[in-house]
Amino acid sequence: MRKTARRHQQGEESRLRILAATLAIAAERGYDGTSIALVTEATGLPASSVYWHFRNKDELLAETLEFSYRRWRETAPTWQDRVGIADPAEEIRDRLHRASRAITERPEFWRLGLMLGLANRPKEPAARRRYIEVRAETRTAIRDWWEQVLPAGAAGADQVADRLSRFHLAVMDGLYIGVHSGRDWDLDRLVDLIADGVHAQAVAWLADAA
Amino acid sequence: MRKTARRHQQGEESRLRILAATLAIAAERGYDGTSIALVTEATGLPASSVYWHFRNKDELLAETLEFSYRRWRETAPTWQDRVGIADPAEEIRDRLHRASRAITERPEFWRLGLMLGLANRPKEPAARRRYIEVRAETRTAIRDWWEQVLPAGAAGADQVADRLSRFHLAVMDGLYIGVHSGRDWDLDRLVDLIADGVHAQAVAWLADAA
DNA sequence: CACTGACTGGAGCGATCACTACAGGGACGT
DNA sequence: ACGTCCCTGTAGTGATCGCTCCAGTCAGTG
Repeated sequence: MRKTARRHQQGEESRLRILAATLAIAAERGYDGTSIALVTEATGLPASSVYWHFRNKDELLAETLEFSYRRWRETAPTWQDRVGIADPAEEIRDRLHRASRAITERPEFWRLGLMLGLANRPKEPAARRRYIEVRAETRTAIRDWWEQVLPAGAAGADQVADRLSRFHLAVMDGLYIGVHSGRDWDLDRLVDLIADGVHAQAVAWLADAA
Repeated sequence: MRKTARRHQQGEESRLRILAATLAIAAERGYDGTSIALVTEATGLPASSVYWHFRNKDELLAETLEFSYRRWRETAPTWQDRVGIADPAEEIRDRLHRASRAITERPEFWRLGLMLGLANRPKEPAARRRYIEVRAETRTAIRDWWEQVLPAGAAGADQVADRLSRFHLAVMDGLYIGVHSGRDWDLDRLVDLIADGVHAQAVAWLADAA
């Protein structure tokens, strides 16, 4: 395994190995807990290779975040295409079930994101900035989806959709931490409950806006 | 300000200064982001003083967590004494409102706790272990409270109370992250909604157990 | 077969990390 | 007056941090 199978011109593979290893480490230990030494140890590649592929640690972690985000999106629902469900309550339930599945099946992105988002040093790392961007991007997608789900032409629908998207994200945060802090969760029923709660909130806010 | 007002025999005050400074730093930057140098800079005390009061960094952060927990409990509801509210739904709402107030008024404990809980290195720091204990302690208190709120003698009430306490905690986690990632929150109404959701879940689980 | 350009290997840089040794300094009891 | 004990100040320790330098290796190109 040492230096036998490693041939030349396989930079792309090395790059991926580095990203995957960094993701595994950073999703466990956070930004500061991730050291280049740990990455080189996990990949077998020397530090110089890491720095050939990435400018510095900050960029490595920013790209690692993007990498995990891309992988997460493969599992997560794309908010663009709606399933043809007539009943809004049902559609919301479907969405949240898919989201909860993505969180449980590919937890690294959400986990890393939470840690990057929580830690707040004075000079902000690019990785955290990138996460905030990605999160905002996701929220926009969720908001657009909500605007489609809400009855067309309702008064103040855009503002309601905005609030709902925020709430929606917070629910997923709570869901992640809850699910990953104990087994006994009955996740599907919980998601049903939450979905109905979100739906109720949507109705209430819409009534408010009118 | 330098060495003028600092008299002798004021070890206890120094200790508190160190704890407060460490809390402020650690709640912003997490375990690894907190360095002794930052603490000495913030307090004006040398490193040797820090190490006179605390055995090492790990113990410093463990005690800082306890310190913040104690301060948090001053604001948070004590789960022991119930207000004399007859309607369970109303009582749950009251509880969650108090909890959300504690989270918004003294966010350091919850914030630090989330970071300690998320970061997961192989050799576990005492601070994280201490947090897990404190969290378990809180959950036990919440569970006991639920057992009082649930109709006495209901079948499987203890198991339902256990699940509800877990859910309850997850809600508070999501609430924290949600509240601290944006302004436009209409917190009180949100808490009402969530409380009703929790209540609905309690009823459903109780029906299940029967 | 020489050359190029993409990568690797190893050695080592200064800075910062957690932590320590030790010499005081000042409020006390005696 | 003197010693004791609590705490501070200075000046370090070795280890690890992120990062760099640069020679060496090997596939592809002409």
